[in-house]
Amino acid sequence: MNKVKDTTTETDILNAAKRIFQHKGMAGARMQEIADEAGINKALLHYYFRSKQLLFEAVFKMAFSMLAPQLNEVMNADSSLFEKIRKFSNNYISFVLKHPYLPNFIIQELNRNPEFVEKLIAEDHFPNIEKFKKQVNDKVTEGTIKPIKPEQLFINIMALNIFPFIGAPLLKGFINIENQTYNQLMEDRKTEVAEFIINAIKI
Amino acid sequence: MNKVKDTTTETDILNAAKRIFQHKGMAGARMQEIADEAGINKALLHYYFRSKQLLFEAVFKMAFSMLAPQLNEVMNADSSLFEKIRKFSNNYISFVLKHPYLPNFIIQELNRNPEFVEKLIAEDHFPNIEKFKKQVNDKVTEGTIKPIKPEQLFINIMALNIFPFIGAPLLKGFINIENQTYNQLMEDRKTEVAEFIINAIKI
DNA sequence: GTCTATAGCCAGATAGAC
DNA sequence: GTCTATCTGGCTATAGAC
Repeated sequence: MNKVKDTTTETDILNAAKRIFQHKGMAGARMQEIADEAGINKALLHYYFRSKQLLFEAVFKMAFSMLAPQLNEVMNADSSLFEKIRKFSNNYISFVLKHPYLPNFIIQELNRNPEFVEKLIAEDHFPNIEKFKKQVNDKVTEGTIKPIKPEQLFINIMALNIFPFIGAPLLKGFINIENQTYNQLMEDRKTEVAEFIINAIKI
Repeated sequence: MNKVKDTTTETDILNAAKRIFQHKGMAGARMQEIADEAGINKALLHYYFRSKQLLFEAVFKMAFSMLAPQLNEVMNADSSLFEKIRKFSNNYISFVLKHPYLPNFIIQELNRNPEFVEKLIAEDHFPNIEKFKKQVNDKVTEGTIKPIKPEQLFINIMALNIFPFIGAPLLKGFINIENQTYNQLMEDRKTEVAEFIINAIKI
């Protein structure tokens, strides 16, 4: 019972900042807007986080730490290669349907500040895909799947799962459909993406 | 011989603005930086384009018009479905290897200003994928490829070709490789992406 | 911890000379 | 068309009262 209030304002700020930063990016976001969203004033933002830069970094780390462990868990599980692909696609798409702006935010800010990647790699739970790579190489050697570099397969899995959300506005334009129909396509992808990948590599 | 000089300054500005906007985005770019890059001063930027917003829109349209026609040509060609997939992947990746920041720029700004999509659709050479959709549906009906919605196949093609460039910083971190090695992977994808897709759908 | 008020800077835009 | 100088507004950050 010793932390009923405590850091509730800090949490409010972080959540508000997350919403604003995800929509506008670091450069486009305004401290005033974040303050309004959090129901406080600008001065308090600086009281808690000192500067826009530091607030941004806190938000970015929080966002990244929501996504990275999932990847890590699935990739390092003991399950078979096909199960991993199925599980990752299903988990990831389900998660992103609830947080549609997260992937774009992360990718975007990593493109603007490539040095962030170094910092992330140094962190504890940064995803490691060695186990996955070994599994793919083993199956190729066995002749159980078609020859493919593990790196390429990994890129393909990420691309098929992540891009439909990042590229949503463009894709909706090309396909010429509304939000609801598009969401249904994403819903379907929870299972279809994995089957597409598995069809591509199975003998 | 009647336009030796003419609009050369305008072109210089557009090219400079393209470089800066692509790296920093609309919100992060500075008119001063664009002026420096173009070798002129701020006032001249406003003389030619009136405002940052108008300059940005000019750059955006230019960027989009470099990519869209390619998509259109390939998708509406008379070639077979598999040929289309091969040709698009090869063309697109070759092109983007020369302009690595273009896709990210477009996707990013469309996410920030979704209303841009409406404007683009109204333009002359906005890509149309009806022919592609019909081709896919026909082949599914014939039983020549596995059942798949044309929209899903289209999304997959786009994802596998575009995402590796947009997500490059993140992917490099995950895979733990340097730029040169990554570029080699992209080089290989010129042919491998299409084969991956074709393997996924062929009977 | 939370607020109001304001300092101080920087960026977009314009005026006006050449 | 191109420049220098300047206006004006908006934004981050801080001072200081409560």
